[in-house]
Amino acid sequence: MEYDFRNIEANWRKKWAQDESYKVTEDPNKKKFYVLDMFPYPSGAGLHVGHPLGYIASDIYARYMRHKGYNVLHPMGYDSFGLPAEQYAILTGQHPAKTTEQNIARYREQLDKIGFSYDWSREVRTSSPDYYKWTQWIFGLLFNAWYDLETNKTCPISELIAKFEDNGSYGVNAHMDEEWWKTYLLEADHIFSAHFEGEFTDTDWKGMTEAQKEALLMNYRIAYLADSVVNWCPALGTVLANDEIKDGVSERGGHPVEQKKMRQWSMRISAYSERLIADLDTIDWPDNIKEIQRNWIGKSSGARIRFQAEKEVTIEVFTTRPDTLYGVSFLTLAPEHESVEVLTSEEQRNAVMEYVANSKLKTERERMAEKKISGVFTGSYAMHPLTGEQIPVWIGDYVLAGYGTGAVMAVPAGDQRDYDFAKHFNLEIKNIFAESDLSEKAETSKDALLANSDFLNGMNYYAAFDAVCERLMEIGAGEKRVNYRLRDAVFSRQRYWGEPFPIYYENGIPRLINTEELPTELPDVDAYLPTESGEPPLARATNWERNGMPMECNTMPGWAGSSWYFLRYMDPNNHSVFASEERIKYWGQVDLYMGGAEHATGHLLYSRFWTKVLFDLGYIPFNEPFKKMINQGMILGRSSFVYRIKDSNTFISFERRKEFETQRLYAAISLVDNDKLNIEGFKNWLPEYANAEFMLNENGEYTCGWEVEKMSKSKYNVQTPDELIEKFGADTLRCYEMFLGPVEQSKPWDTKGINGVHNFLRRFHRLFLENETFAVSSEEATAAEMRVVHKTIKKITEDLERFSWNTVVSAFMIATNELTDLKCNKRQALEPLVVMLSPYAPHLAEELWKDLGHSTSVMNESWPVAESKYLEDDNFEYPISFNGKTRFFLSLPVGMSGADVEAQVLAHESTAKYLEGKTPKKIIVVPKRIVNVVM
RNA sequence: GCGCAUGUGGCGUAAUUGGUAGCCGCGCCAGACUUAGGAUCUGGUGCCGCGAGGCGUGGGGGUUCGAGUCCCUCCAUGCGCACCA
Repeated sequence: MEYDFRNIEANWRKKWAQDESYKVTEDPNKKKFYVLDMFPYPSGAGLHVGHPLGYIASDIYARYMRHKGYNVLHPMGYDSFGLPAEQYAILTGQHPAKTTEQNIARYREQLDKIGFSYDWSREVRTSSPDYYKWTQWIFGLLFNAWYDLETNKTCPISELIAKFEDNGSYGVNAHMDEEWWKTYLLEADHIFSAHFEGEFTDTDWKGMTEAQKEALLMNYRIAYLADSVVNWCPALGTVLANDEIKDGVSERGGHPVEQKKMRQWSMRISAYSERLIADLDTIDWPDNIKEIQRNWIGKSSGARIRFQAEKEVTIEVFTTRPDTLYGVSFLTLAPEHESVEVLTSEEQRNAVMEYVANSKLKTERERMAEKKISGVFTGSYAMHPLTGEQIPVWIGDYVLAGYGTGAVMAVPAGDQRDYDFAKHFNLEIKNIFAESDLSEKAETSKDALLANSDFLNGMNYYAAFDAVCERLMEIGAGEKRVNYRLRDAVFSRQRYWGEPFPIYYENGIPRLINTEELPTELPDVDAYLPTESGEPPLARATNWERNGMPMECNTMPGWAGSSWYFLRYMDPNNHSVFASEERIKYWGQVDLYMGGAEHATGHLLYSRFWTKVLFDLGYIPFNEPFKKMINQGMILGRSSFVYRIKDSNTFISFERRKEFETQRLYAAISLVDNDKLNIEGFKNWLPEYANAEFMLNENGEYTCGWEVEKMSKSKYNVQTPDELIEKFGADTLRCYEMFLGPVEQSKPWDTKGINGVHNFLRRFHRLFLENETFAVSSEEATAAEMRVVHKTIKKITEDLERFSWNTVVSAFMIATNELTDLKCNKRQALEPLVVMLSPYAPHLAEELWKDLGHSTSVMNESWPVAESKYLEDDNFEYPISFNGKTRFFLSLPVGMSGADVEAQVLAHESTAKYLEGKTPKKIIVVPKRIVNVVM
């Protein structure tokens, strides 16, 4: 009976489902292992062959760990809130829940066919009210929390209120905007004096109204509502977080993004910057992801320095090079800087106003694209804190309002941008370096020695840094300071298909809905668009209120639900807590997380952030979610092209395309085999090609051109797993995807090689056959056969331990080839191979295991152990090299001493020939490796 | 511009610590079987050379008895950040 994969796979799929073979339960007597895939957004297009690459790899590892005796948690679910379903709803009026439901059904069908060992009883969907109830609950935790810089921990807001009651803001060291009172006035009747600088007493606090207290607390909450400058995307009708923007346009759809001041919910992730960087050292993630996160968080150490300007204005700057302080020749403010208005002199007023207005008009992207140097003098001066010199204050849009203090001290000698600015406006360039030529460019080396810098003369950056900071501290003009690029994350989206906030407004004060009343379910609306007045879609709901008080109309962003889903899998049906304490304790961190690198600055950062919050508040016993992560590469498509002669319906073969002026058009890859076009199929493909004519190559064929690019519907290059499973089976697909190369690597999809892998499974199957029927021998396997088996056990085990999925397939092939050559059909030799094959080809392995007479599933068998007695060999075939070049081989006993090996080599007849009459200078003998004769 | 990663046959790749470069598969060539095959089986296949042999892991240099692997430098490709002071 030939390898009948269709029947085999269908039968086992059914049996696994019936028996709930992959259900796992917590078992304190067994060691746990948690293998997780990044759950997918269920799009309408379904899965293509690229999606399952990581799923297959993690499934193999999960099955392997199960064979090793671990209790393996390997769940799957859906990140089911999202834009496409909403956009489809806008077009068709169909409720996104329905579209989502259909897409999930399709995904499930496709996933099931591949033979994954998911415990589907633990499925989660972020859009299900049972799930988002707990997303809302976590939002509540964040709302009711603040960040204590004393203990470096997230703490309940009640503790902060107690501190205020007790001693006002004195002794409170919280992460917040340090100058919150400047931008966030406490409503109408200001209770503090004009000189208020952020500190208040318990009497002040007690004297505040409810609204004032709440407004003040907003500056401390981790989830907070504030007027902030956000990235507004008019085309999508919503705000976007920084990580949702690539190259100045929206990641989804590529629409322009503008800066807009809006009252929005935000997450105080910036409080966690240092921990998010430091804890990277405690997790086993790919270096490039860690590096991306480090860059994104953007830590830089420097100093804050204050310059006293005219009109009682103090300009504070942030610099990473305080050592160059003596080289300051001007200050530059961002156009949005708060002091621009007051510092502008009468003579300069028009010029400044024009410049500031112009900057405002430009989008971020335009500012970026514009390489032109621009700026304007304010007409004011500030005093150098050490020299007392008067320094001109300029405005320039190369200074960003959102970073540091929005003001810089310009040192043309030590910074290229300042240098360019100075050259352009003919400002002074003070040379503060002993040996640097500043005629062409600035000196940016930290090793350059300082000059013309008073007490810093002769020092380099490292020495001068501390010296100057110390001096600034003494005179109160500045101090050391660490700055981060990471901004707080906007958490509001003006969309329908997302989690509603558990928030209503009582006289404008945001109030949290009690846990007992959750979930706050999405209301029905008549359309999924913003209202006429520009309010989010939820504003359309007729009874979107609580006891007559209005509900929050924004919804949460896509990353809310995915920031904690790995915890819900542990206890998905719990109605009283997000996951029980015992279960969280049992399953702990994700041991292996598999997914794409594209989430480096989004999901992977946000889930780390939420994990730290939950850890600080005592809900989970670990502060990093994913212990080890592997990023699978992208599988690219290989698009095919036909060449239509301009203004005709005639297509010319690839080889001859240059004879005419042609237009390159996509041809569906299903119509192309080995770059040859199926002409009849092509004519029937699209109506416009029905009457197409063809100019063929010399072999009478039509050759297509090709290119490797991302798989996409519009490129007609999408390869779905379904058709390959139909043709070759899921086991072949699984093995083939692994065989393609290292999982981390991106590679073009190439269907050609799949035959070879399919063949391997057939040949493996054939080992168990005699005259087309199942037949294995009970005889003892020979030494040679056992050697093959144990060599393979060793190789495969080692490869899986180091996550080298591709080389395992190779090792299976070698074993199959060798056992075929040996005509081995011994049970003793074949059984361990079936066990080892089962993670890769679970259906075939189950079938063979059953045929071998077992009544239990192969997946519970323990992993075979390589026994060294089968691997040892008496002799080693030494490569004998002369000056590093291998010349011949010599088989010598393994235990032979180096001196004896040397003697044997010298005595060998071929040695004289390769010595060419010379005397060996030295002979290197590496036991069981190599002999090298040095001449 | 800064940071990170990757460069090995016609192609995908292999070579845990420096120790026989090219395993396994695709493709290609030859043969067998077959009415036929995009089936199956057998053999061959880095490049140059009839051969002996020489040359070969992006280029150049170095360390070493020995380098795909370590160091320096340059180049190419991909990814991330990008006026971040």
